[in-house]
Amino acid sequence: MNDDTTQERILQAAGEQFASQGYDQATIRGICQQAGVNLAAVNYYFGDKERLYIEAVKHARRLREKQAPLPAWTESTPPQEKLAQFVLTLLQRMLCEPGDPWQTRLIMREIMEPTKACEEMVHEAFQPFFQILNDILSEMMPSGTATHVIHQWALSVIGQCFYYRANAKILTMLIEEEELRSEFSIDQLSAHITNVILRGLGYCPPLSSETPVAAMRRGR
Amino acid sequence: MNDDTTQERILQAAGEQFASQGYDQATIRGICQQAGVNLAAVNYYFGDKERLYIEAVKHARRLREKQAPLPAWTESTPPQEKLAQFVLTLLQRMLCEPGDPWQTRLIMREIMEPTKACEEMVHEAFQPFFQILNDILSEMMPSGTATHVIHQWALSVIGQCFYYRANAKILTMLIEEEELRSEFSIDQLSAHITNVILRGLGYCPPLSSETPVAAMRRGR
DNA sequence: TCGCAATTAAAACGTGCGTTTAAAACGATT
DNA sequence: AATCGTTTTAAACGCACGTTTTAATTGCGA
Repeated sequence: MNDDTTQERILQAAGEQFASQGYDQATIRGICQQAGVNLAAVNYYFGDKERLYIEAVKHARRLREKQAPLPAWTESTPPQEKLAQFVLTLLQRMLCEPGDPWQTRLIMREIMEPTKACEEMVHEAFQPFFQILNDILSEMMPSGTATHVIHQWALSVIGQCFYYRANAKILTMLIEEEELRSEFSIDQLSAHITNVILRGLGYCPPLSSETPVAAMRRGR
Repeated sequence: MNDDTTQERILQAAGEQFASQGYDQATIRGICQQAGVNLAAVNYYFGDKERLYIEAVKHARRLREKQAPLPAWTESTPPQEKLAQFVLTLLQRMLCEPGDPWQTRLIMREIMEPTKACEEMVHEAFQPFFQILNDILSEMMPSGTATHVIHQWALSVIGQCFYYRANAKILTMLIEEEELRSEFSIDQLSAHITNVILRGLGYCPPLSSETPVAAMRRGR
């Protein structure tokens, strides 16, 4: 609640350092220096480096969730619109625009190399989020569709979004900078990904990825 | 060429250790012990830890590429079939079946957190692979389709495959073990992903993800 | 068999880190 | 003002690691 306690300043500094340097390269000395607190404060408040890391991850996830919440839907919101907004929110959380995406960097590390901090993250955030997506998709598919098919489509949605975050650095080597800047904004990617899924499910907006979903979004 | 020199044994051990422990946690002592060579051999052959790491990454990529090559296509091979086989090969490389996937683990680390070892990997492997996929897709789309649209569809293919590797640990927390075992084999995932793209592009196999592409693959 | 270069071996060095300790400063309560 | 629990401070410890050094061993051509 209080925002300038010693604990909070350590958590903030630790998050940034762990995100940019990784668990091993980030040092307690560096974190404490950035936080402007004494070296022993970490031991005093968190016990050791590992427990500090776990708390920093939780802290990052809470922050991130507040910054890009899902919109509220009514019962009459059509599933296509929900899907489009879901994809947009997911991309916003992952690409963390605007500002420094240190929270997401930390979370990405945890996804690829899960530690003890992972379990809380999955149960508090990923599970419910995944469930919402499954519900949207099952509305759009024939009733009686097998669970694993719905799951596979859901993972197709998440996978496409995830890729742009995880491979951000590689992307700049595969695609020219100018093209990335003009054609790969969050809105454009969101429109394309939604489009792939909609067309795959038999809803058929035109092949060109931009206009239809962007228009749908404007209408919310 | 020779397979049991000191250098080769160090490279092998280094690959496994870097993959399973990460760059920092892997120790030169541990690598040399596993390789059965003296501690100073790393300095003698590779100079320092960083250069050893770079060589280990290159070594891993070369190994992996030989283990799952793309099939040879003739001019009459239909693009749908090429796409299906491309997806299958990509999944095989990423999920590294059968055997211990240490090569892929190493490469994944490098993708998410590129170091100096990355550039070689992108130019020698990712660029050409990405180009092949773009060629296949442009065959399947209206001529004159904008480059960035083709790129986006290509990334949709790669993104879906990538996800299953990068989030393997998380997946086991989102989906029950039994379902994963029976419905998420490489063949089944490959069929689903190919299906999403084919349907998205206007080729329309039925929604159920299994049969059509599996059948197509049997016919090669 | 000698000599020379390439390789392997054992031991030590220096450093940076996580952690601990013990004392000092602070703040509320009486 | 005195006391006592809480928080902050400065300094040190101990250890594991990357790297270096120096010596021993090997392999081979003359």
